[in-house]
Amino acid sequence: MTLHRRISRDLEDRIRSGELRPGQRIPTEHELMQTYGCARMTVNKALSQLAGDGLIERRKRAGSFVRLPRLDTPVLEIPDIEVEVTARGDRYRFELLNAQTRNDSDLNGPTLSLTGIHYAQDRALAFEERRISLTAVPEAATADFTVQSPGHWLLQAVPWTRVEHMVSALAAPASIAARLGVDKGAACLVVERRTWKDDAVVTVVRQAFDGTAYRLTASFGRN
Amino acid sequence: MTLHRRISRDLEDRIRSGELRPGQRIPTEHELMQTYGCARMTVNKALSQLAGDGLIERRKRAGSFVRLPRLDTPVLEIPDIEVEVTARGDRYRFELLNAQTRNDSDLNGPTLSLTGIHYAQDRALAFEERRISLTAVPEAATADFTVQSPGHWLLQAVPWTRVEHMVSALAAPASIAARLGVDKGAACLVVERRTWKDDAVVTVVRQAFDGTAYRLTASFGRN
DNA sequence: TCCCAAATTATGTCTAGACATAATGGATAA
DNA sequence: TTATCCATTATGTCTAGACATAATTTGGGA
Repeated sequence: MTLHRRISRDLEDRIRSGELRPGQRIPTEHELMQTYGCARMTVNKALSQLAGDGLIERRKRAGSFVRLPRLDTPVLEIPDIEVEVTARGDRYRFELLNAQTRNDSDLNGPTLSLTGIHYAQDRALAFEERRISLTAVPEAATADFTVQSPGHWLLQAVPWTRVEHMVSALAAPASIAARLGVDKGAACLVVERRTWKDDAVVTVVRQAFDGTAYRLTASFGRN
Repeated sequence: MTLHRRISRDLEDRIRSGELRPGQRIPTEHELMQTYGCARMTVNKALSQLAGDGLIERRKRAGSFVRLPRLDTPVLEIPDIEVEVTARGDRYRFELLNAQTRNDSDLNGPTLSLTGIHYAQDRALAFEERRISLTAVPEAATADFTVQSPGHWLLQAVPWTRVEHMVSALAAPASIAARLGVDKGAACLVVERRTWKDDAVVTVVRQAFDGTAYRLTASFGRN
């Protein structure tokens, strides 16, 4: 591994682990070149890399700062329903229907299995089935998901490294229609998402949205 | 504008304009440092930037080459239905239902308005309504969309710089249901996409997919 | 003729400087 | 007290070298 790569990896790890928190200042180029005993250009390359990836923000005279969890990047990266609902000024609530731990071959190991409903202004927005690997996130066993939604909690608690989405449309079966308070056969937008940290699956979630009330957006390219 | 930025912009323009074609070799660092009269590190920074953005590929001893249109990046960038269908070994066909030119305030200027159906193995997969700005893409007026789908043609013909997606679910109204050969009220996955080249909208498209036959995928993060 | 070794070439990384730029914060003047 | 100027500081860009690395080409020997 090259030196500038090692520097940026070290910093990325410290950011993802939470040691360096959003908004916090990271060491200056001069401090880092002393820490690693290298030239400034090498440190500069590492920091430019992190800035390009959106992990840090660089401000002249002020220093380099850990960026807030990217909200301006493609929404499809990880939609946080709680944040989205409250951002548009609506009242948010998550209702936990069921929680149990069991073994899951898919996440190979003990798994917390949850179902629940996301409400916006007391109207059901999405029905969620989620599995969380207790191997990858042991803290999940003691978290209280009646207070905050599992998705919101996970985003704050776990530094993920990879996400995979599948988006499809589904005619609501009776079980989901009842949960969402829509007619049986109504169009639902279904998002299935797997989230990894390094090589371990952290969580697998399937969310069915009321098709008339929700849509995903994503944009790519500069500007 | 800084020098390394200017170098990478110049090269990006030559790639997007088609002067430098995929697979073709671009000037070496030494040639570029002579062209721009600067140090190698400056050229190197520009080329590293382009490589990071996936526009070129760098091979030791061989040189730097224009990359093929990104197929390994998030699928959601721009799904080319024709490529997707043929990639899984199915027979693809596009049926042009209607084509007319008119003025469109949304794309401010003369616009080619198209509707058509994408078939996979002679089964309707998607109903498409598309508008193409003839200001941005005058060649579209003479293209033959009974031979290839407009989406496929545009991807090859126009160097886009920005895309915006909206994905939603819809219960098929009679007009769409008939086109797709599904029941009225069946769940459809609707993708609306706006594509820009610089500040000009190139095309706006709305595609309704048979929800049982299609889904979008996207992945983010390393590896 | 075929295979291996050496020379060549282009990129990859790094250094130790330089000057530029922007923002901050304190000192000075109105 | 308030406004303005200036020094400080951290990043931004650039240079002219250096050695490393990987892959191709070439030349020679079996």
